[in-house]
This record gives sequence, C-alpha cells and structure tokens, in this order.
Amino acid sequence: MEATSDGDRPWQSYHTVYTNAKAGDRPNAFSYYRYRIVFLLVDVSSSFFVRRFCGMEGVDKENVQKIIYELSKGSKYFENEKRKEVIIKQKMDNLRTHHAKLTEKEISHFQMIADNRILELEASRDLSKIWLHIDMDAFYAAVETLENPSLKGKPLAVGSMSMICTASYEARKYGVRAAMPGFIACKLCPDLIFVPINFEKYTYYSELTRNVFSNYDPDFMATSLDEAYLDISDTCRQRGIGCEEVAAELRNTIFQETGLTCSVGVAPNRMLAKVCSDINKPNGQFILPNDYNAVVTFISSLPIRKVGGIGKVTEQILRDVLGINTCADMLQKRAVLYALFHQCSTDFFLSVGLGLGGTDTPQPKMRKSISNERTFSATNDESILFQKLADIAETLSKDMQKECLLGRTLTLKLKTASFEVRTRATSLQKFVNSKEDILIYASKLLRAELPISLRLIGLRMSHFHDDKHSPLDPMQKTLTSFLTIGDVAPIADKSTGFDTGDVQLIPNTGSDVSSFSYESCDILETNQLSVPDYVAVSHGNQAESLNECPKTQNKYESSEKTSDVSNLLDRKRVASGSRIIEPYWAEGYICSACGIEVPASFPEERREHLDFHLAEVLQKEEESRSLLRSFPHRESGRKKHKSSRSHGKCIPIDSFFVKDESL
DNA sequence: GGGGGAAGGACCA
DNA sequence: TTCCTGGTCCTTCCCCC
Repeated sequence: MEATSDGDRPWQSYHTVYTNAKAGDRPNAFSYYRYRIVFLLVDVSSSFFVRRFCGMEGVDKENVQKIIYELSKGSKYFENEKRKEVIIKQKMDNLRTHHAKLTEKEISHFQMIADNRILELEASRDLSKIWLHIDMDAFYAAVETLENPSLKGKPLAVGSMSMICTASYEARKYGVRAAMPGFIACKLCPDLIFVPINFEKYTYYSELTRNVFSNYDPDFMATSLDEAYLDISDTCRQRGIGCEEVAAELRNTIFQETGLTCSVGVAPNRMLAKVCSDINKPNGQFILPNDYNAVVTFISSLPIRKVGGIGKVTEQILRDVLGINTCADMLQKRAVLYALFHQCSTDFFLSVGLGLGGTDTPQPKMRKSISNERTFSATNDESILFQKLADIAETLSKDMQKECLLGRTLTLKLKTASFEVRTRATSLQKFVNSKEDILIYASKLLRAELPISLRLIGLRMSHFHDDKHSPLDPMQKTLTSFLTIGDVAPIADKSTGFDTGDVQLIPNTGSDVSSFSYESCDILETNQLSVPDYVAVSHGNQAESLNECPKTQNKYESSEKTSDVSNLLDRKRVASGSRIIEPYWAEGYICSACGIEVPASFPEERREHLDFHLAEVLQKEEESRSLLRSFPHRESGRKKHKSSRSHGKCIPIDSFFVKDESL
C-alpha cells in the first residue's frame, strides 16, 4: 500500500473492496479454462469460452485502479485504509514468524491430524442432493431498466453520489461496480446515469421470483432480494428430468413472470452451486455434475477468492503467507494450516479444499441482530449528532416493531471524521423496542464519547427475546428468588411473564441491606434504574404490581421531549424516597448533594452534573452488590449457558494470528 | 475454567 | 455542487463467578 514501495506506479498496490473483489478480478481465470476443458464432455450446453465472470471482461483494470488511486490518495479514507493495511501486514509478519519456527516434527504431527480430519470430512460427503443457486442479474439496475426502457443499453448505477448499490453491465464495462462511491464511478464513466434506490420496487419483483422458486422447492432459502438456494433433487426425481433442464426452465419462467434475467449454478452442495452461478453470468447457467471426480477436478483449480466467506483479507493472508491460491492448495498445505490456525478455521479451509459445502436444508435461522446506520457529513455539532441518533433510534424501533423483535443489548457504532470505527455496547435490564427506550441508552453511550467529530452513527440491537425460553424481563428469576428468601412471605407467581404478584417498591431505609438491597436493586433495574434505594414487600391487593412498573416508566419516558439519562434521575428522585442522597436543584439552582450552583440557563452543565451523581449512585450500588456477593442464601442471577459460538460459517480472521500455547 | 458482555473486524451485495 | 455503505455475523479479550 505504501506508495514509495511502488515507484512510479503506486496505484498498483492500492486495493479497495471494489478493485479487489470477487466480481471484478480474475487473476486465475486461466485455471478455469483448464477445468472447463475437462467438463466440455459433461456440460455441452454451456458456452464457457464466450461467457465471462460478472460482466467485468474488457475492463481496463490498470486504468480503473489508477483513477481510483488518484481520486483517493491523501483523503482521510485513504489514510485509514493505509492504517488498516499496516495492521494486517503486521499480523501477517507474525504469522510468517510462527510458520518459520515450525519444526519438521511439528509439521508431521499436524499432517497426521489433518489427514485424519480429512478422512472424517470425506466421510460426510453427500452427492445425493442437487442444489441450485440462482442470482438475478444486476437486479436493482435491471428492475429500473424494466420500468424505464429508455435506460436500456445505457450505463446505469442505482444509488447516489456517495455510494452505488448496483451497476448495469454497461456501466461495469467501465469498472463501475457495487459499493463504489458515486463520484469515483462518475470519473470512470462520465455518462453514467444515476437512479435512486427504491426498495419497494425491488421487493415487489423479488416476490415474483420467489413465487416461481416455490414451485421448484417449497423450502427454498432466500439469502437476499436477488439470490436464493433451491434443493431441486425431488423436482428432478419426480419429473424425471435432468438438473440442466430444470435450470433452463426455471430461468425461462423467471423471465416470463418478471421480464428479468438471472444466472444459475447447479452442484451437489450450496457452496459449489454459488460458485457455479457466477461462471456464466449474465443470463446463463453452469452445471457441476454430482460426481466425485467432477467435483475434485472443479475444485482443484478454483481460486480461493471465488469461495463464499473468503474475502480480501483472508485471500491476502493465505496467498502471501502460505502461497495458497487455489482450493487444491488448501489440501496441500493442510499441515501448516492446522499448525497456524484454529480448528474451526482449518475445518473450513479443508472443507473448501475438498469441495464440501451445505447439503442439508437448514432450519430457518433466527435473526441475531438488527441495526441501522447513517453516514453524513462529518460534524462535531452535538445537537446535530443527537438529532441523527434520534432519527436512527426511530428507524430501528420501527424495524424492530415490524418484525416483532425485542432486544436487550444495544450497540452504538461510530465512525469518526478520520474513518476510525468504534463500537460501544450496553446490556439493558429488560427487552425493549421503543424509540424512547433505545434513545435513552443510545444517548448515554454517545454522551460518553463527546466531544467527537463523526461521519457515521449506527445502532444495533441484539440478544432478542425468545418467547419460549425467556421472560420479557430478564431479571424475573432474580425477583422470584428474592421473594422466596428473607423475611418476606413468598408471593404467588401468576406465571404470566413477569407478573409476580402484589409487590410494591418502597424506599429502603437501609436497615437490612444484607437481606434485601441486592435483589431489590435488580428489581429496579427492570426500570433501567440501577439504584438500590428500594425493597420489595408484599402489599396485598392494593399494591401496585411490579409488572406495571416498566409500563408506568415507559409512559413517562415517552412523554419526554428529551431522552437524557439525567432526567431519569430527576424523575426518580421525585418519585421516591432515597437512602442514597440524590441531588436536586435547591432553590432552582443549588445542587443539594454538593452545593454547587448551576442556573437553569445551563442545561448541559446541569445534565453533566447530574450524570456525575448518577455515577456515584451506580458505584454505591456496586458496593452494595459486593456486600451481598458473600450472602449465602442468594441465588445466582446468572443465566444458563448458551451453546458454543463456533458454529456455522466460521472464518475467524483474528484467530489467524493466534494459536494456542501448545505450539 | 467457562460464560457472557464488550469491542473490533471480516464479508457480502 | 456532490466526495468511500449498510447489514450481519463471528471472533477475541477480559471480567466475573
């Protein structure tokens, strides 16, 4: 990446996501011709030699790279890319050092382990399934052209001057592609026509395609608006026709129903099917027979970058450190892979080398997180930043409510003016999806980062509520356990989520901390107020039940114009007595806790001041918790463990650089 | 030692 | 004129039990 190392051609080493991408580069395209020769006999319909990958043929790649470099150099984005590149290079150096230190004995040891693992993986090979991957050609651009035929044959980009979502094949000839900034695309293709994104349109056409998919596989897996996997084994068997015929028929039906073209790949598993659908793009198909030798030959010369899950960084590491370029190289270097990388990474690499991929129909995966982010002109104006935050919280809230999701972990993502990305997360004490709830905690996270100049703010919610297994209020167990210990008589649990009966919060006088305070503090946390000021007592039918507390709180919060955390403190102080002395503005401007005078005309200062006292309160709460950690009768509030996180697509990039001490 | 929260980063369209 | 995304998932690190 460093310009000086490249003499008068510094752009040659500048690879962004769009100068070094699956669709754009074909450094090993020649190897495809080799395996194609092998397959001419079995795939006579595919005119491989006149078809290309992704419509990027004929692009003057060097010129594209040069233009991108010239437009980028010196920018903050460019500087940040250089910074990241240095980090990757350092990590690669570590890996090289590690590699160099391997002894013959160690390598033969790992060779044996890898060989055994290959036998296990090979035993799992299933050639009985026929998987079809379908990919709509330049989907968004094609839809726009369909609705406005005057765009036909013209270079078209869907997106904006800041970012392009999709480019038509005419535009791709100039080097324009998805995820490229519009202003760079304009330089590459001055006649480029921009069309704004319209997801409603694309969703409509996507539904049309999915109606067709369901005729071939009712359980098809849609991975995006324009891509899907179909298991056509049954269709082929029931109709007594070959997969090639099914693929052709499917493409034809799609075209008749939508007017759009697509590309199809057929193979014994999903990983291979996806690679195959990329071969004869656009408007083509490629069939890889369900035959062991065919798979092995195909995979032997397949560049690793063509495999889903291997991106720019992984490719660079494998290529530059270990000399791995093709999937076959993965098998050849199996011992070193085992020596340097973690098991799950090596398993993935070996599976790729063997041409193994998903063959079963997986259960529909539960979404794990939902997020929303906005890029804008960099600013340090706090009022603008908080307004952006409120907008994002609103969008996220709407998206969550649309999908009936309630989340518990909120992550704030920030991109500074210099493109440094930061994330700050917090776990809430109840599951939420309202704008008000999200904004309260997002504001607190953002406030902790001020002052800061930002160009992006994002919010992500994760740890969703699972109807079957978790109560709406994660602290319910603790509450229940609280009610069964100490001096308070147990109260019937109505088993209605977090309705635990007639309990009321009353101020904790501090007389019996060891019995109550810790748990009562948890109760309060259900209201997002971690202040150990209350105990819970049975209060007969007249009392306000605990499950009403969050609602009451929410209602109150919703009516607020501001989401400021400090205001919560104010409200809580008003709403309760307090063991820990909480501040209030005596005579309207004197802090009751410390005597400092802050007039109402300094709202920001007052807020920060109350935040300071909030921190004090939280610290006291923590002390209270510490005291109770030695309390022998308290039940653990910790949840049961989740299953291993090392499932699914597993390419731990950072783990590439760390190996256990056994080496 | 293991679980889980927090932070960072890879990948993809 | 405009000037490098948005979404998701997975990993490691580290604290706490």
